[in-house]
Amino acid sequence: MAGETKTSSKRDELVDIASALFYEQGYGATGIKQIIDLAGIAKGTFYSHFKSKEELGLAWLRKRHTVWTSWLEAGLDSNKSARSNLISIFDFLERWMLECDFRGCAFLNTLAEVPDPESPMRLEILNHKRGLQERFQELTTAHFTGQSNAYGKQKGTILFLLFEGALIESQNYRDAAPILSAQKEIKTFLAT
Amino acid sequence: MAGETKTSSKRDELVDIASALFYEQGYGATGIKQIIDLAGIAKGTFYSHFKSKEELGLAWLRKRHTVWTSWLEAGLDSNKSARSNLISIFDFLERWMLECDFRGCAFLNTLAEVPDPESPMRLEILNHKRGLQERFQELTTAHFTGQSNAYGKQKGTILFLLFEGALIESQNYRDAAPILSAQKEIKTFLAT
Amino acid sequence: MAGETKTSSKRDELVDIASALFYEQGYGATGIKQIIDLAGIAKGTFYSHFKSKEELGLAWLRKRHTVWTSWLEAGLDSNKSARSNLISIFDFLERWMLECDFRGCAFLNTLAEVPDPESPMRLEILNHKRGLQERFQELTTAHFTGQSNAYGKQKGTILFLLFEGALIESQNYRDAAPILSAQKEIKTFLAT
Amino acid sequence: MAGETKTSSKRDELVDIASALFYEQGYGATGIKQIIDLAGIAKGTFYSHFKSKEELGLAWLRKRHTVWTSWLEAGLDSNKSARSNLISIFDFLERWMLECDFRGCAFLNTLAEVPDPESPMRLEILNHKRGLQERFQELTTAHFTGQSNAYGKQKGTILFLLFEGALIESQNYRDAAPILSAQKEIKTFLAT
DNA sequence: AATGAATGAGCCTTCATTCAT
DNA sequence: CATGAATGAAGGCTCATTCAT
Repeated sequence: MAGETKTSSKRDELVDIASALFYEQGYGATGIKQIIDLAGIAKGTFYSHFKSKEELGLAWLRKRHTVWTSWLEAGLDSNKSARSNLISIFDFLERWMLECDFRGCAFLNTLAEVPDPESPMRLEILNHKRGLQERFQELTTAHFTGQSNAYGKQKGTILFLLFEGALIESQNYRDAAPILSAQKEIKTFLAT
Repeated sequence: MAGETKTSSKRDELVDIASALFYEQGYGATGIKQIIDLAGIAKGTFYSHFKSKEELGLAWLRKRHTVWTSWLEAGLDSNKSARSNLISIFDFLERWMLECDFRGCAFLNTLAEVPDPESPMRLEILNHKRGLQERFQELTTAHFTGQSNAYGKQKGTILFLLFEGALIESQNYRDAAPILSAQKEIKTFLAT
Repeated sequence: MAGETKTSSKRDELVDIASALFYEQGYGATGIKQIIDLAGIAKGTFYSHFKSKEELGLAWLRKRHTVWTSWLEAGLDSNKSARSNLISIFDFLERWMLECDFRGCAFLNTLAEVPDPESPMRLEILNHKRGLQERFQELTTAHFTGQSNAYGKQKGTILFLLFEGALIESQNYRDAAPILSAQKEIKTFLAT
Repeated sequence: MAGETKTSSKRDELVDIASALFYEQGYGATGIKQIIDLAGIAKGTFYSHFKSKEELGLAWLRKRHTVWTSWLEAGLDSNKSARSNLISIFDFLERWMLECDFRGCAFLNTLAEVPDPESPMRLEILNHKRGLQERFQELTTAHFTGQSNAYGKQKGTILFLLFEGALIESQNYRDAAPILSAQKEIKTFLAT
């Protein structure tokens, strides 16, 4: 039918299957064979949907960005204060880390696996984290209304870095403690 | 004869060669063949020194822990204030990231590549980061002398997480900005 | 085109090549490389046909079972007496051992190489020998018509064990003498 | 000291260690490394005792021959009748197979692994089995006193082959049934 | 005697990708 | 659009043996 924009659901299915494997085992440690076996398709079929493993990796990261961001936003409430929302982000982080069994951030994990900073996957990671940092800055800027824009952005960066640190260390320690420490700190940091 | 210190046994040489490759390309992406070709030895020779690739990986992380920690300590001065030393740590971080061309932390990169949290390499990572966190806590406890021990430890954790966040995001952005932002923050955070 | 029966797929060809090597050199002593070199294919191609060496080993034993059993049956004649057929089996054994240059029984040889009794290859060996034992029992039961079923089966087992003993000792001695001794014995054993 | 014939006990120890491994895993499947690790010696030390793996294999088979034969003889009683002793051999066989967990005959297993019939190990196997066959013949000749020498030898060969068949099939089936069937048969075979 | 580093061919298996059908 | 055979380099690792110390 004309205007059929919806790509083949097989492609989507492949992204979903790969997503789970890439996340759990790592991008490099996951082979194409494992993916196609789980999908029940042939090698050639896979390569008719993706011209390379990297393209699948990109599709994974892009979808992940969308999904993860919507998870994050679902935990926020525009009717509440910026402070409250900033604190909620760490609630979300805690919930998520428990759910994902402390496998951490797909983007940060992939950052470690892809040394070439110019590679498309690295750009996707960059884009994702930039978006997150900006989201923090929006909220801190809204919180520190009396201050300059630069001030708000600096605070947003700090909360972003604290978030990133808590994220990776909870993965390392397999414990929510770093998240809780960070959250506790920002409660006083964002003085009422 | 004279001056022949013969410091580095073949084993040490292998660890050094592997260290560079593991760090630059990643642990998983580096094959034994590449290492032995660079070392100019046979496969079997390698396996007479290490019983597995993992053992080499462990030797790498252990040496890295020692070396990196001494780098860090070299930037500190016990005659100076805890505040000054805490700030210096971010100077060190900046210098190091520039030197290493923003390849980031070997331990954090390897954390991403090794999903099994019980594996020996993960324990090595855990040990390394725990040591770093405790070092931060020593300094913050010394700084916040008037406060409770728990207070000092909480602050140490926060600086540690900020450090980790700045570390990984400077790797991601290939830019020292996150480090400088974090450092700037702690200067006011550790009010004089 | 015409007459191009294309009976043997590549998989079958691989089984045939491997069969000769496994039989002549032993299963363990035969490497995949030798097989693919003879077949003129790449390593990966082999593993698209068989998921492991063991699977090839199983295909070998299964085909061998079919082929060998039909060899055996070709030497029998249902129009003749059971006694005559039982004697003929040892004629067949003699002919076969001469032809195969006294390399013996593929199943017995593989039994020695596979210590794990639960392994698929061991089960294949078990199945083959059980079939042979039952065949002996069919014939002895037919021969000893006046006797009980248990009697016939016992005699079948004895002839089977004699067959096995003659088989392996002719391999050991590289001489048909054990076969001839066994055959001579059963001629009187199966009194006319 | 003069006349010091006793070879180094280390050599004997190596033979003992290797014996267990060769028997349980097979000659080919057992590596030198496994042996020296268990013995706690270095590669070079091993090769100062044996110039090759094959020489160790020979030492194993030779010792095995001596030990096994004395086991067999221990079950016999020269004061008893030949018939009784022949029956006892199958008692011994049953006991032994149960003890060795049905790993079968070291010689027959090795026969399967060594294709070259001229090799020293094959000659050792040949020698062992020839000795066993002759022992059977001694006993049958003694039993069938009224018959010709050739008659007794033929019967001995038959019992030997039955023994061999029972031996290998009890290994295959992991069951003493073939041994018991054979024994039952010879009881009537050697009419009182 | 004893050591263990060194060899290099070999082990089985998987890799991402291509292409004729 | 789907198939799966084909590639060949690479994966980690073991083999029996030698030899300088």
